[in-house]
Amino acid sequence: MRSRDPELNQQRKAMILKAAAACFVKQGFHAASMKDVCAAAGMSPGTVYHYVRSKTDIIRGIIEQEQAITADLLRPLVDAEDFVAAFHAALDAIAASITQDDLILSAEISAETLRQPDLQALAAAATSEAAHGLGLAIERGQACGQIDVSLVPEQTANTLIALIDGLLWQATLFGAEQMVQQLTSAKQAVSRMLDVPERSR
Amino acid sequence: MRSRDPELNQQRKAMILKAAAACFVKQGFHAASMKDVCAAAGMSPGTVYHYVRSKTDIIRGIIEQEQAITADLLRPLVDAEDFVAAFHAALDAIAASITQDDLILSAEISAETLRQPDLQALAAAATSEAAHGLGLAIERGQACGQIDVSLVPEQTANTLIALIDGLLWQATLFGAEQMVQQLTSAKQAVSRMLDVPERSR
DNA sequence: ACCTGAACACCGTTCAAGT
DNA sequence: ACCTGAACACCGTTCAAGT
Repeated sequence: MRSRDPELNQQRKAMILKAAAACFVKQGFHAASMKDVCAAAGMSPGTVYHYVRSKTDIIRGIIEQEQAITADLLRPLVDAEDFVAAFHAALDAIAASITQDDLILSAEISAETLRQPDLQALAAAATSEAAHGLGLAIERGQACGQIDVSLVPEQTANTLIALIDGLLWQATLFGAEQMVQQLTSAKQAVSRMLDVPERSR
Repeated sequence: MRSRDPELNQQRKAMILKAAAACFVKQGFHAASMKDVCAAAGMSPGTVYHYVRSKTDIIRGIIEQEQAITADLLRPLVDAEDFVAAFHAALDAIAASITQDDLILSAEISAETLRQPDLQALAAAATSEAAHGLGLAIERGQACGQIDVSLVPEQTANTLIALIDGLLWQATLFGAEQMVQQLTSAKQAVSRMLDVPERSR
């Protein structure tokens, strides 16, 4: 496991993750065999297992990659001047950047998350962190008089995250295109949820 | 497959579904082997395959059972006098009746749904139907002057369903207990989303 | 028809052997 | 260290054989 050539190690592992992600999208996590992953990565089983502990370890690597992307999407919200507008923009950014393959892969990962306690802890921690960040942003919005002060920041953040997760699941079921249409209603919902009564006119 | 004794057939199949559900909750759909399911059902592999076409066919049976339960939960909404109050009550009912095992099982099923096109069609149809029913209920609420008329009924219904699905996923991640706490915020969100401005004050 | 359990093709992972 | 591929234990499903 310890490598003498850390660069090669990292490079090979990235190749394996990429090949595996493609296989998982095409066939699903369990239907894709390690033989398939090995073939896609152009390595023998032994070589793959030299860089990766197990099939689950591959999922762990992909989760870590996805978390970085999610963090990037949420970052602008934390120090936005106008939280609601920034949140609308984030929804648009998600809808614009997400592909059907991404949706399938992350659903596949969510499912596997349930089975591996350490993966579940990883996912729960990521969600908690996101909720905490969003909560801070909501507090700021309240301080600015933009968000209704009767809302509990962290719980409201969780509600918003639940909404996003649910929309993504619907996009997975019905296809990524329908999300664009659904977004109008979702944005309206977010505005009405958060805005102070005077502003909501 | 054709049975000479339909009653026995149905009884045995129900036994298999129940035993399988328990195994899937304990170990996950893919980690639970048919050998495990056979042992839990007290039958030999050949016998199980006499009543069930495949491992996936078991999932199909469980989905059909779950859809009946969901329909029961939504029914009161369609002809409720006060939609928002009825929706709050439905959220409470879901939170009260759901167990950690239910959550795990339905997440397990959702994941498998992605892999089998016919299962996905089944799930999509069920969601569409629920959205349609909710949409009608929202239209009625609008006609009564209880729900803001600027909301598009069916899209709003989809948004509400997305919110519920997201909350259930969070409950799966963080445990069923946290949902009770989260519910306060979720209900508040629903009220603010739907209520006409005069009422929301 | 209903049931059994051995048998088949295939899976994730390991490990002796090479370089 | 890095890589190979045969080998191991196990999987979902089938099927000849019993009743």
